[in-house]
Amino acid sequence: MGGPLPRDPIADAQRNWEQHGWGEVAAPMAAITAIMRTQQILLGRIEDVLRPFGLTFARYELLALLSFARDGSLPMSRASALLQVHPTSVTNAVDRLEAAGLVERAPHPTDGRTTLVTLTDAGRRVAGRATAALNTEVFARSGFTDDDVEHLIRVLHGFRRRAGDFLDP
Amino acid sequence: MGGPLPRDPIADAQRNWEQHGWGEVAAPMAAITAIMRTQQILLGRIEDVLRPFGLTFARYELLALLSFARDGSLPMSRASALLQVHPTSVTNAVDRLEAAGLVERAPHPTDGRTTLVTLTDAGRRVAGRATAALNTEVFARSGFTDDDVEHLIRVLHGFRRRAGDFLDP
DNA sequence: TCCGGACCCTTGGACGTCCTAGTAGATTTC
DNA sequence: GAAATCTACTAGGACGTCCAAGGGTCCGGA
Repeated sequence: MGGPLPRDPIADAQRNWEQHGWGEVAAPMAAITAIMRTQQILLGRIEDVLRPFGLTFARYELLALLSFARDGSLPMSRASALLQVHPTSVTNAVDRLEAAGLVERAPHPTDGRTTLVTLTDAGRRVAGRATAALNTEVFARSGFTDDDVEHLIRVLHGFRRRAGDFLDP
Repeated sequence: MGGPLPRDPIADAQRNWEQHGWGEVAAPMAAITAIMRTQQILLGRIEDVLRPFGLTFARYELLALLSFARDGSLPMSRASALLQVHPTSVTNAVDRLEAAGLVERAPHPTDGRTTLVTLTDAGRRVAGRATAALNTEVFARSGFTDDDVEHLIRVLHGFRRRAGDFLDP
Protein backbone atom coordinates (compact mmCIF):
# COMPACT_ATOMS: atom_id res chain seq x y z
CA MET A 1 0.00 0.00 0.00
CA GLY A 2 3.10 2.18 -0.01
CA GLY A 3 6.63 1.85 1.32
CA PRO A 4 7.96 3.28 4.57
CA LEU A 5 7.68 7.01 5.18
CA PRO A 6 10.83 8.97 5.94
CA ARG A 7 9.36 10.15 9.26
CA ASP A 8 6.84 8.94 11.81
CA PRO A 9 3.54 10.63 10.87
CA ILE A 10 2.20 10.27 14.40
CA ALA A 11 5.20 12.03 15.94
CA ASP A 12 4.66 14.78 13.37
CA ALA A 13 1.01 15.07 14.37
CA GLN A 14 2.02 15.33 18.01
CA ARG A 15 4.35 18.22 17.15
CA ASN A 16 1.58 19.91 15.18
CA TRP A 17 -0.76 19.61 18.16
CA GLU A 18 1.82 21.18 20.44
CA GLN A 19 2.49 24.05 18.02
CA HIS A 20 -1.20 24.85 17.83
CA GLY A 21 -1.77 25.26 21.53
CA TRP A 22 -2.91 21.76 22.40
CA GLY A 23 0.25 20.71 24.21
CA GLU A 24 -1.70 19.32 27.15
CA VAL A 25 -3.39 16.63 25.09
CA ALA A 26 -0.82 16.09 22.37
CA ALA A 27 0.67 13.05 24.07
CA PRO A 28 -2.61 11.20 24.70
CA MET A 29 -3.62 12.02 21.11
CA ALA A 30 -0.39 10.45 19.87
CA ALA A 31 -0.82 7.38 22.07
CA ILE A 32 -4.38 6.82 20.88
CA THR A 33 -3.47 7.33 17.24
CA ALA A 34 -0.61 4.87 17.68
CA ILE A 35 -3.02 2.29 19.09
CA MET A 36 -5.24 2.74 16.03
CA ARG A 37 -2.33 2.24 13.66
CA THR A 38 -0.95 -0.73 15.59
CA GLN A 39 -4.32 -2.41 15.47
CA GLN A 40 -4.40 -1.90 11.72
CA ILE A 41 -0.96 -3.48 11.27
CA LEU A 42 -1.74 -6.45 13.50
CA LEU A 43 -5.11 -7.06 11.90
CA GLY A 44 -3.42 -7.10 8.49
CA ARG A 45 -0.93 -9.74 9.61
CA ILE A 46 -3.66 -11.86 11.15
CA GLU A 47 -5.87 -11.71 8.08
CA ASP A 48 -2.91 -12.67 5.88
CA VAL A 49 -2.39 -15.82 7.93
CA LEU A 50 -6.10 -16.70 8.05
CA ARG A 51 -6.84 -16.13 4.35
CA PRO A 52 -5.60 -19.61 3.27
CA PHE A 53 -8.13 -21.13 5.69
CA GLY A 54 -10.98 -19.13 4.18
CA LEU A 55 -11.34 -17.28 7.46
CA THR A 56 -11.39 -13.66 8.55
CA PHE A 57 -10.45 -12.57 12.05
CA ALA A 58 -14.08 -12.10 13.02
CA ARG A 59 -14.96 -15.64 11.93
CA TYR A 60 -11.83 -17.07 13.51
CA GLU A 61 -12.63 -15.46 16.84
CA LEU A 62 -16.03 -17.12 16.84
CA LEU A 63 -14.55 -20.51 15.94
CA ALA A 64 -11.93 -20.20 18.67
CA LEU A 65 -14.55 -19.20 21.21
CA LEU A 66 -16.69 -22.20 20.33
CA SER A 67 -13.72 -24.55 20.48
CA PHE A 68 -13.28 -23.65 24.16
CA ALA A 69 -16.95 -23.96 25.00
CA ARG A 70 -18.54 -27.05 26.49
CA ASP A 71 -19.78 -29.18 23.56
CA GLY A 72 -18.46 -26.54 21.15
CA SER A 73 -21.78 -24.78 21.47
CA LEU A 74 -22.96 -21.35 22.62
CA PRO A 75 -26.06 -19.16 22.34
CA MET A 76 -25.50 -16.41 19.81
CA SER A 77 -26.20 -13.78 22.45
CA ARG A 78 -23.47 -15.26 24.64
CA ALA A 79 -21.00 -15.15 21.76
CA SER A 80 -21.94 -11.53 21.14
CA ALA A 81 -21.28 -10.65 24.77
CA LEU A 82 -17.97 -12.52 25.03
CA LEU A 83 -16.62 -11.24 21.73
CA GLN A 84 -17.89 -7.77 22.60
CA VAL A 85 -19.40 -7.10 19.21
CA HIS A 86 -22.90 -6.18 18.09
CA PRO A 87 -25.37 -9.08 17.78
CA THR A 88 -25.71 -8.43 14.07
CA SER A 89 -21.99 -9.03 13.64
CA VAL A 90 -22.44 -12.50 15.10
CA THR A 91 -25.38 -13.16 12.79
CA ASN A 92 -23.17 -12.15 9.88
CA ALA A 93 -20.25 -14.36 10.95
CA VAL A 94 -22.47 -17.35 11.66
CA ASP A 95 -24.14 -17.00 8.26
CA ARG A 96 -20.78 -17.30 6.53
CA LEU A 97 -19.35 -20.01 8.77
CA GLU A 98 -22.52 -22.02 8.36
CA ALA A 99 -22.31 -21.69 4.57
CA ALA A 100 -18.74 -23.00 4.83
CA GLY A 101 -19.92 -25.97 6.91
CA LEU A 102 -17.86 -24.98 9.95
CA VAL A 103 -20.74 -24.32 12.34
CA GLU A 104 -24.41 -25.18 12.60
CA ARG A 105 -27.41 -23.38 14.02
CA ALA A 106 -29.81 -25.22 16.30
CA PRO A 107 -32.78 -24.14 18.37
CA HIS A 108 -32.25 -23.92 22.10
CA PRO A 109 -33.90 -26.92 23.81
CA THR A 110 -35.85 -24.90 26.36
CA ASP A 111 -35.75 -21.23 25.32
CA GLY A 112 -37.46 -20.62 22.01
CA ARG A 113 -35.83 -17.24 21.62
CA THR A 114 -32.24 -18.31 21.54
CA THR A 115 -30.28 -20.00 18.79
CA LEU A 116 -27.31 -22.22 19.58
CA VAL A 117 -24.24 -22.16 17.37
CA THR A 118 -22.31 -25.41 17.32
CA LEU A 119 -18.93 -26.30 15.89
CA THR A 120 -18.96 -29.07 13.28
CA ASP A 121 -16.11 -31.58 13.06
CA ALA A 122 -14.76 -29.66 10.08
CA GLY A 123 -15.04 -26.46 12.06
CA ARG A 124 -13.04 -27.90 14.95
CA ARG A 125 -10.32 -29.09 12.59
CA VAL A 126 -10.06 -25.73 10.85
CA ALA A 127 -10.05 -23.89 14.18
CA GLY A 128 -7.16 -26.02 15.38
CA ARG A 129 -5.06 -25.52 12.28
CA ALA A 130 -5.79 -21.79 12.13
CA THR A 131 -4.85 -21.40 15.78
CA ALA A 132 -1.56 -23.17 15.21
CA ALA A 133 -0.82 -20.93 12.22
CA LEU A 134 -1.67 -17.74 14.10
CA ASN A 135 0.37 -18.78 17.11
CA THR A 136 3.51 -19.58 15.18
CA GLU A 137 3.28 -16.89 12.50
CA VAL A 138 1.86 -13.93 14.42
CA PHE A 139 1.80 -14.28 18.17
CA ALA A 140 5.22 -15.95 18.48
CA ARG A 141 6.72 -13.11 16.43
CA SER A 142 4.59 -10.27 17.69
CA GLY A 143 7.30 -7.64 17.49
CA PHE A 144 6.91 -6.89 21.20
CA THR A 145 9.41 -7.85 23.87
CA ASP A 146 8.26 -9.87 26.86
CA ASP A 147 8.39 -6.70 28.93
CA ASP A 148 6.30 -4.83 26.37
CA VAL A 149 3.73 -7.62 26.38
CA GLU A 150 3.57 -7.68 30.16
CA HIS A 151 3.14 -3.93 30.29
CA LEU A 152 0.55 -3.78 27.52
CA ILE A 153 -1.55 -6.46 29.17
CA ARG A 154 -1.51 -4.61 32.48
CA VAL A 155 -2.16 -1.12 31.09
CA LEU A 156 -4.88 -2.19 28.68
CA HIS A 157 -6.54 -4.39 31.28
CA GLY A 158 -6.90 -1.34 33.51
CA PHE A 159 -8.14 0.78 30.64
CA ARG A 160 -10.76 -1.75 29.62
CA ARG A 161 -11.94 -2.23 33.17
CA ARG A 162 -12.34 1.51 33.65
CA ALA A 163 -14.13 1.66 30.30
CA GLY A 164 -16.74 -0.72 31.69
CA ASP A 165 -15.83 -3.87 29.80
CA PHE A 166 -15.89 -6.06 32.91
CA LEU A 167 -16.09 -5.96 36.69
CA ASP A 168 -13.15 -8.25 37.48
CA PRO A 169 -10.41 -7.08 39.86
CA MET B 1 -24.45 -3.19 23.24
CA GLY B 2 -24.37 -5.04 26.54
CA GLY B 3 -23.34 -4.26 30.07
CA PRO B 4 -20.06 -5.21 31.75
CA LEU B 5 -19.09 -8.86 31.88
CA PRO B 6 -18.36 -10.43 35.25
CA ARG B 7 -14.85 -11.40 34.09
CA ASP B 8 -12.28 -10.16 31.62
CA PRO B 9 -12.81 -12.25 28.47
CA ILE B 10 -9.24 -11.66 27.31
CA ALA B 11 -7.75 -12.95 30.55
CA ASP B 12 -9.99 -16.00 30.14
CA ALA B 13 -8.74 -16.52 26.61
CA GLN B 14 -5.17 -16.31 27.85
CA ARG B 15 -5.90 -19.03 30.40
CA ASN B 16 -7.49 -21.18 27.71
CA TRP B 17 -4.42 -20.80 25.52
CA GLU B 18 -2.18 -21.87 28.39
CA GLN B 19 -4.33 -24.90 29.19
CA HIS B 20 -4.19 -26.07 25.60
CA GLY B 21 -0.43 -26.14 25.29
CA TRP B 22 0.17 -22.68 23.85
CA GLY B 23 1.65 -21.17 26.98
CA GLU B 24 4.56 -19.67 25.08
CA VAL B 25 2.37 -17.38 23.01
CA ALA B 26 -0.57 -16.88 25.36
CA ALA B 27 0.72 -13.54 26.62
CA PRO B 28 1.39 -11.97 23.21
CA MET B 29 -2.02 -13.24 22.09
CA ALA B 30 -3.63 -11.51 25.05
CA ALA B 31 -1.72 -8.29 24.44
CA ILE B 32 -2.71 -8.20 20.78
CA THR B 33 -6.33 -9.00 21.53
CA ALA B 34 -6.34 -6.24 24.14
CA ILE B 35 -5.02 -3.77 21.55
CA MET B 36 -7.86 -4.75 19.24
CA ARG B 37 -10.47 -4.21 21.93
CA THR B 38 -8.93 -0.95 23.12
CA GLN B 39 -8.98 0.39 19.58
CA GLN B 40 -12.67 -0.51 19.33
CA ILE B 41 -13.47 1.34 22.57
CA LEU B 42 -11.51 4.44 21.62
CA LEU B 43 -12.93 4.55 18.12
CA GLY B 44 -16.43 4.39 19.59
CA ARG B 45 -15.74 7.36 21.86
CA ILE B 46 -14.24 9.37 19.02
CA GLU B 47 -17.13 8.68 16.68
CA ASP B 48 -19.59 9.69 19.38
CA VAL B 49 -17.89 13.07 19.68
CA LEU B 50 -17.62 13.58 15.91
CA ARG B 51 -21.18 12.58 15.03
CA PRO B 52 -22.67 16.04 15.82
CA PHE B 53 -20.25 17.53 13.29
CA GLY B 54 -21.37 15.13 10.59
CA LEU B 55 -17.90 13.59 10.62
CA THR B 56 -16.47 10.11 11.01
CA PHE B 57 -12.96 9.48 12.26
CA ALA B 58 -11.71 8.76 8.75
CA ARG B 59 -13.07 12.05 7.45
CA TYR B 60 -11.85 13.96 10.49
CA GLU B 61 -8.33 12.61 10.04
CA LEU B 62 -8.26 13.92 6.50
CA LEU B 63 -9.58 17.33 7.56
CA ALA B 64 -7.00 17.57 10.35
CA LEU B 65 -4.21 16.57 8.00
CA LEU B 66 -5.22 19.24 5.50
CA SER B 67 -5.51 21.88 8.22
CA PHE B 68 -1.80 21.41 8.96
CA ALA B 69 -0.74 21.42 5.32
CA ARG B 70 0.56 24.47 3.49
CA ASP B 71 -2.48 26.16 1.89
CA GLY B 72 -4.70 23.45 3.32
CA SER B 73 -3.99 21.40 0.23
CA LEU B 74 -2.47 18.00 -0.51
CA PRO B 75 -2.34 15.50 -3.37
CA MET B 76 -4.60 12.56 -2.67
CA SER B 77 -1.67 10.18 -2.93
CA ARG B 78 0.15 12.15 -0.25
CA ALA B 79 -2.86 11.98 2.04
CA SER B 80 -3.06 8.24 1.45
CA ALA B 81 0.59 7.82 2.40
CA LEU B 82 0.44 10.02 5.51
CA LEU B 83 -2.81 8.54 6.80
CA GLN B 84 -1.51 5.08 5.96
CA VAL B 85 -4.72 3.92 4.35
CA HIS B 86 -5.52 2.54 0.92
CA PRO B 87 -5.92 5.13 -1.88
CA THR B 88 -9.52 4.08 -2.38
CA SER B 89 -10.26 4.97 1.23
CA VAL B 90 -9.11 8.51 0.52
CA THR B 91 -11.26 8.65 -2.61
CA ASN B 92 -14.21 7.58 -0.47
CA ALA B 93 -13.55 10.15 2.25
CA VAL B 94 -13.00 12.97 -0.22
CA ASP B 95 -16.23 12.09 -2.03
CA ARG B 96 -18.19 12.57 1.17
CA LEU B 97 -16.32 15.61 2.43
CA GLU B 98 -16.72 17.25 -0.97
CA ALA B 99 -20.44 16.54 -0.93
CA ALA B 100 -20.56 18.22 2.48
CA GLY B 101 -18.71 21.26 1.13
CA LEU B 102 -15.73 20.81 3.46
CA VAL B 103 -13.10 20.10 0.80
CA GLU B 104 -12.68 20.62 -2.94
CA ARG B 105 -10.90 18.68 -5.64
CA ALA B 106 -8.64 20.50 -8.10
CA PRO B 107 -6.27 19.32 -10.80
CA HIS B 108 -2.58 19.54 -10.04
CA PRO B 109 -1.02 22.48 -11.93
CA THR B 110 1.84 20.52 -13.48
CA ASP B 111 1.11 16.80 -13.04
CA GLY B 112 -2.02 15.72 -14.87
CA ARG B 113 -2.24 12.51 -12.91
CA THR B 114 -2.64 13.94 -9.45
CA THR B 115 -5.66 15.53 -7.84
CA LEU B 116 -5.27 18.12 -5.10
CA VAL B 117 -7.67 18.13 -2.16
CA THR B 118 -8.14 21.55 -0.59
CA LEU B 119 -9.88 22.61 2.60
CA THR B 120 -12.73 25.08 2.13
CA ASP B 121 -13.41 27.82 4.68
CA ALA B 122 -16.26 25.76 6.05
CA GLY B 123 -13.95 22.77 6.22
CA ARG B 124 -11.38 24.69 8.21
CA ARG B 125 -14.02 25.90 10.66
CA VAL B 126 -15.44 22.41 11.18
CA ALA B 127 -11.95 20.94 11.56
CA GLY B 128 -11.15 23.46 14.29
CA ARG B 129 -14.33 22.85 16.24
CA ALA B 130 -14.07 19.07 15.90
CA THR B 131 -10.47 19.15 17.09
CA ALA B 132 -11.42 21.18 20.15
CA ALA B 133 -14.22 18.73 20.94
CA LEU B 134 -12.00 15.67 20.55
CA ASN B 135 -9.25 17.20 22.64
CA THR B 136 -11.46 18.11 25.56
CA GLU B 137 -13.85 15.16 25.45
CA VAL B 138 -11.57 12.28 24.46
CA PHE B 139 -7.87 13.00 24.59
CA ALA B 140 -7.94 15.03 27.83
CA ARG B 141 -9.81 12.15 29.48
CA SER B 142 -8.14 9.26 27.74
CA GLY B 143 -8.25 6.90 30.69
CA PHE B 144 -4.49 6.49 30.60
CA THR B 145 -2.09 7.97 33.13
CA ASP B 146 0.76 10.16 31.94
CA ASP B 147 3.11 7.25 32.53
CA ASP B 148 0.90 4.92 30.50
CA VAL B 149 0.80 7.44 27.66
CA GLU B 150 4.56 7.87 27.70
CA HIS B 151 5.09 4.14 27.68
CA LEU B 152 2.51 3.45 24.96
CA ILE B 153 4.05 6.07 22.68
CA ARG B 154 7.50 4.58 23.11
CA VAL B 155 6.52 0.92 22.75
CA LEU B 156 4.19 1.46 19.80
CA HIS B 157 6.67 3.76 18.07
CA GLY B 158 9.21 0.94 18.15
CA PHE B 159 6.65 -1.58 16.99
CA ARG B 160 5.57 0.56 14.06
CA ARG B 161 9.12 1.29 13.03
CA ARG B 162 10.00 -2.41 13.06
CA ALA B 163 6.80 -3.09 11.11
CA GLY B 164 8.13 -0.83 8.34
CA ASP B 165 5.88 2.17 8.82
CA PHE B 166 8.75 4.66 8.70
CA LEU B 167 12.52 4.92 8.74
CA ASP B 168 12.88 7.56 11.46
CA PRO B 169 15.17 6.93 14.47
C1' DT C 1 -55.33 -15.38 32.59
C1' DC C 2 -53.35 -12.08 29.92
C1' DC C 3 -50.63 -8.30 28.78
C1' DG C 4 -46.90 -5.24 28.65
C1' DG C 5 -42.08 -5.17 28.93
C1' DA C 6 -37.77 -7.54 28.34
C1' DC C 7 -35.01 -10.51 25.60
C1' DC C 8 -33.24 -12.87 21.13
C1' DC C 9 -32.38 -12.89 16.51
C1' DT C 10 -32.72 -11.17 11.64
C1' DT C 11 -33.25 -7.82 7.87
C1' DG C 12 -31.93 -3.65 5.55
C1' DG C 13 -29.01 0.22 5.25
C1' DA C 14 -24.88 3.28 6.08
C1' DC C 15 -19.85 3.40 6.42
C1' DG C 16 -14.91 2.40 6.16
C1' DT C 17 -11.49 -0.79 4.65
C1' DC C 18 -9.31 -3.52 1.35
C1' DC C 19 -8.63 -5.78 -3.37
C1' DT C 20 -8.84 -6.07 -8.42
C1' DA C 21 -9.17 -3.95 -12.67
C1' DG C 22 -9.19 -0.14 -15.66
C1' DT C 23 -7.95 4.53 -17.57
C1' DA C 24 -5.03 8.41 -18.10
C1' DG C 25 -0.80 10.80 -17.58
C1' DA C 26 4.35 10.72 -16.67
C1' DT C 27 8.94 8.61 -16.86
C1' DT C 28 12.41 5.48 -18.26
C1' DT C 29 14.68 2.85 -21.65
C1' DC C 30 16.38 1.65 -25.79
C1' DG D 1 11.24 9.44 -30.48
C1' DA D 2 8.52 5.26 -29.38
C1' DA D 3 7.58 1.47 -26.41
C1' DA D 4 7.52 -0.37 -21.91
C1' DT D 5 6.96 0.72 -17.29
C1' DC D 6 5.34 3.57 -13.35
C1' DT D 7 2.26 6.36 -10.98
C1' DA D 8 -2.38 8.48 -9.70
C1' DC D 9 -6.96 8.07 -9.33
C1' DT D 10 -11.62 5.77 -9.72
C1' DA D 11 -15.30 2.08 -10.30
C1' DG D 12 -17.15 -2.19 -8.52
C1' DG D 13 -17.30 -5.70 -5.14
C1' DA D 14 -16.42 -8.27 -0.68
C1' DC D 15 -16.37 -7.92 4.21
C1' DG D 16 -17.10 -6.37 9.10
C1' DT D 17 -19.19 -3.06 12.08
C1' DC D 18 -22.86 -0.49 13.76
C1' DC D 19 -27.83 1.33 14.06
C1' DA D 20 -32.90 1.13 13.50
C1' DA D 21 -36.77 -1.59 12.96
C1' DG D 22 -39.48 -5.75 13.14
C1' DG D 23 -41.25 -10.25 14.68
C1' DG D 24 -41.09 -14.12 17.78
C1' DT D 25 -40.69 -15.75 22.69
C1' DC D 26 -40.72 -15.45 27.79
C1' DC D 27 -42.02 -13.81 32.17
C1' DG D 28 -43.95 -11.26 36.01
C1' DG D 29 -47.48 -8.53 37.85
C1' DA D 30 -52.36 -7.11 37.62
